[in-house]
Amino acid sequence: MESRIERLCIDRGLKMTGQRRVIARVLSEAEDHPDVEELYRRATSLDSRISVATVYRTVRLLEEKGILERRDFGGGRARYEASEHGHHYHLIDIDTGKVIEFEDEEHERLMRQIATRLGFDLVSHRMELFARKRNEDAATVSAAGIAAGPEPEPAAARRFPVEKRFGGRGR
Amino acid sequence: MESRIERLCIDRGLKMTGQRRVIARVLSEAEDHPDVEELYRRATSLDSRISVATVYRTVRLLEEKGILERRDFGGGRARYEASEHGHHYHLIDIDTGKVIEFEDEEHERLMRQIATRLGFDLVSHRMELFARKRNEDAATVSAAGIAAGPEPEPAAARRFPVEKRFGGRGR
DNA sequence: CTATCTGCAAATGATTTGCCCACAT
DNA sequence: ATGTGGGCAAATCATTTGCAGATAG
Repeated sequence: MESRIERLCIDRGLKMTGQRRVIARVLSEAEDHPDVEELYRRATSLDSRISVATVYRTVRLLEEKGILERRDFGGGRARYEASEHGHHYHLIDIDTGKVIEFEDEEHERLMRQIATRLGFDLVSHRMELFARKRNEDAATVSAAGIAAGPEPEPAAARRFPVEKRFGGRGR
Repeated sequence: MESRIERLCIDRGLKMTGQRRVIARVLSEAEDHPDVEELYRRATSLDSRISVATVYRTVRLLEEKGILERRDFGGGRARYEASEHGHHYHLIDIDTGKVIEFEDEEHERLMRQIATRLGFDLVSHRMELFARKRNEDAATVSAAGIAAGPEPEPAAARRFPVEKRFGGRGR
């Protein structure tokens, strides 16, 4: 009943309102990297008395509290994931928008070493790989975006192949 | 008289207008990673008959042509740099917004290897280090943002220490 | 009870675009 | 000449915020 993230919120002394509880639950159950729009969709499907503004406010609050981590996978909107999924990196399939996580022990050490060499203390770092599934069958050239497998990633994915380009802030 | 980037534009058959020539020159002479606002400032100081819209259009065009590369250093606006500065990475001083470039031969190979292991072909990748200058004297705790050294990076830098937070698209 | 939250709508800021005129080729 | 580029202002989009009412502790 009490989601993992709700627990974290309570521990940090956050006032738990109905909408926060729902959002916390949605975040706790998320296995992907939803953007605000998607979080809003999932949250309202559980309790319609939630507005996007609240999702934005909550997501920001949780990020400041270190419970959530904001990601930028190039789709134009921020994506979120619970902090305690451990340190890992992301590889984004540029044809489907699907995100794959992977670890690499060597990296953090290497980056820290580089920062040190430059006279700095590493505070945080970011690394994303944009790649395309290796030619498996043969027919996948322009058909890729159409028949891609399951789509764990929400809306944003659909805009990936086409590389949306208009209004608002781009890319 | 003919800037390095103007040359590239001509080679790719782009129609060279007065404003493009100026923007190309500004880009060719840039030693930092200016955002559109800064490019606009520099361009208009050479020829006032240029609008921001044109800078945006040009910068996007050059990016599509592979002449420019767009960067995101977390300031909320895109930063640009000529492609042919060779492959390198960036370390952003989170107190001053200053950007330091560094190389790391090992990285690309390592990333490509990871992508391959996951069944993908690496198309592009991104990596940024956010760090803080290692404690030199002692007095640098909250005074940092005030007395930072030279500021090769434009406007955006000033908003870094405070971690701007309002309106528009944030962070 | 009171500080904090929420919904709603309006505001923001970066970036794009429609329209019509100017210009490079 | 003619398709392409530019200025200006309006449009977009993700995100934030002011305000008045709701609510947790």
